[in-house]
Amino acid sequence: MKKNVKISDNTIRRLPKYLRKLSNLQSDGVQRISSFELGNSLGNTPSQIRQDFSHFGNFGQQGYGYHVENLQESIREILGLDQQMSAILLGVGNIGQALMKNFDFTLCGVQLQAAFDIDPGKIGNTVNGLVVRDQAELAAYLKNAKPDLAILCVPSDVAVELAGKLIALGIEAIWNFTNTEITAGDSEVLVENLHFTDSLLTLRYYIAKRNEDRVKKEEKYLRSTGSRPKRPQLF
Amino acid sequence: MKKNVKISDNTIRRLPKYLRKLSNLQSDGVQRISSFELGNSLGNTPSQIRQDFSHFGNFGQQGYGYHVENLQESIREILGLDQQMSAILLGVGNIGQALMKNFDFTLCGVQLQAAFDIDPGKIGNTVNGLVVRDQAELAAYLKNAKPDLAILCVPSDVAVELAGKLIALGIEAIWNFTNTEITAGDSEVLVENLHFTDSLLTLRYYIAKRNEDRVKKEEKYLRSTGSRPKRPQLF
DNA sequence: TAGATTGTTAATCGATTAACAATC
DNA sequence: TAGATTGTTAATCGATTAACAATC
Repeated sequence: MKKNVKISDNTIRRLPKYLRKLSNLQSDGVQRISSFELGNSLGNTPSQIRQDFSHFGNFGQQGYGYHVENLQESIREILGLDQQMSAILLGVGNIGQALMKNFDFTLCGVQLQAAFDIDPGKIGNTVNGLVVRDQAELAAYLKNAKPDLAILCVPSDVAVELAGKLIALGIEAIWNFTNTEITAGDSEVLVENLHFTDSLLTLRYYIAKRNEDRVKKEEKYLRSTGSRPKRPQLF
Repeated sequence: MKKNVKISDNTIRRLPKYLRKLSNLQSDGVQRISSFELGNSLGNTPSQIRQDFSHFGNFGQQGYGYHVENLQESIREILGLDQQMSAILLGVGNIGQALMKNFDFTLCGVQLQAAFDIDPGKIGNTVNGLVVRDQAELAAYLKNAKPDLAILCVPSDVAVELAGKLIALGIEAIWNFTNTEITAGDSEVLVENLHFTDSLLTLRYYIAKRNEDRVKKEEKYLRSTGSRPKRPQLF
């Protein structure tokens, strides 16, 4: 185990992926796995996997590999999943409701404490067992409860303002679903942005690029043979 | 402009962020910006920004910087936003509905063509102007329409199976919202996974780590001075 | 014991940053 | 013209991969 070496964000972001895979393996009754097999099934090199783990401890055994259940438990510990965290949700629109109704907070060790909105038509409604509160009560609420994180699901145009208010009220971590970049400035507040748009635009780029490459390839073929290549007829 | 150099995924994933910022700048009436200013406001170095752009062309002007509107237009072109793409959505649950009702597909140059579900209670319903179709008609539908991408919003346990079916039916790009990893195998199919869980677990890790660091810091302080440090009273 | 596979150190590769000539 | 800032090349830094001794 390496000490005093900064662990890269890349490594941290691979941990949930490992955990997901290990959980599936365990469900399938697999008891042991080597870094070679794990890497193979996830598209990582065995070296990378062993490097990643080595930052946190010695979880494997020479000649054997890793015990799936134990390794899973270790990663859960690294991610802090042995501790429960609490959260509040701001903005009970579609995405907010989708999270409240569908997202498995328990799986992530998070307890959703409260949800807020400013729409009188929503305030007082119950969504998945949680009564929607008036956002005007936010400051009063935070005087008593100290949630570990705030989930931001409000419309983009009010996101920055509300984030600032939340930080001023003592919130120290924000999970941001709005299409607006939230930054912590020079504070210790942690922000995780989940930009749907960025994700889709990235995918679009690669689609457009693949299509271009195909056209180029076809043109090249056409120039050299004088006929178009046959395409498999899938549709 | 560099030619024949593979452009890294890191660079591609920064482009939407740049675009977002430029769009905001334009709204604010800003006409020109230097790589220095742009980097400053986004947390990137000027070098990185110039490097990123240099893969695609010469968008700036010495002594001036970048024309906000032109640069925005150039990035939109790089991302292929000048072409329209079409999509279908699978699974009209909460997250599916949230996307249909709230997500700005137009902004991303995507037209949502159709939505499918298997629930008879949902089939035939209209969501944001789109009639929910029976998933049983999927194959027939894809015989005529050839959407550029499929948006996967079905429950985790059927995600892999449906993804396989979509690929068999000729779908070549998948935007995956399920908590299950979708892989393209060795096909040319492009998959963009948007794992809410991974994002939250990453945030959780950093929260837990910060809390730990604070405890350590406080203990160190306690050992050296014999008294606890004063904490700002925010709540 | 022999084979397998770890954890770690060293080598390589790639991405970021720095520097600077070109030029608006 | 002088100052500013690009685009690009070179230097640095960090992350990934390879190699291998340790050991189960």
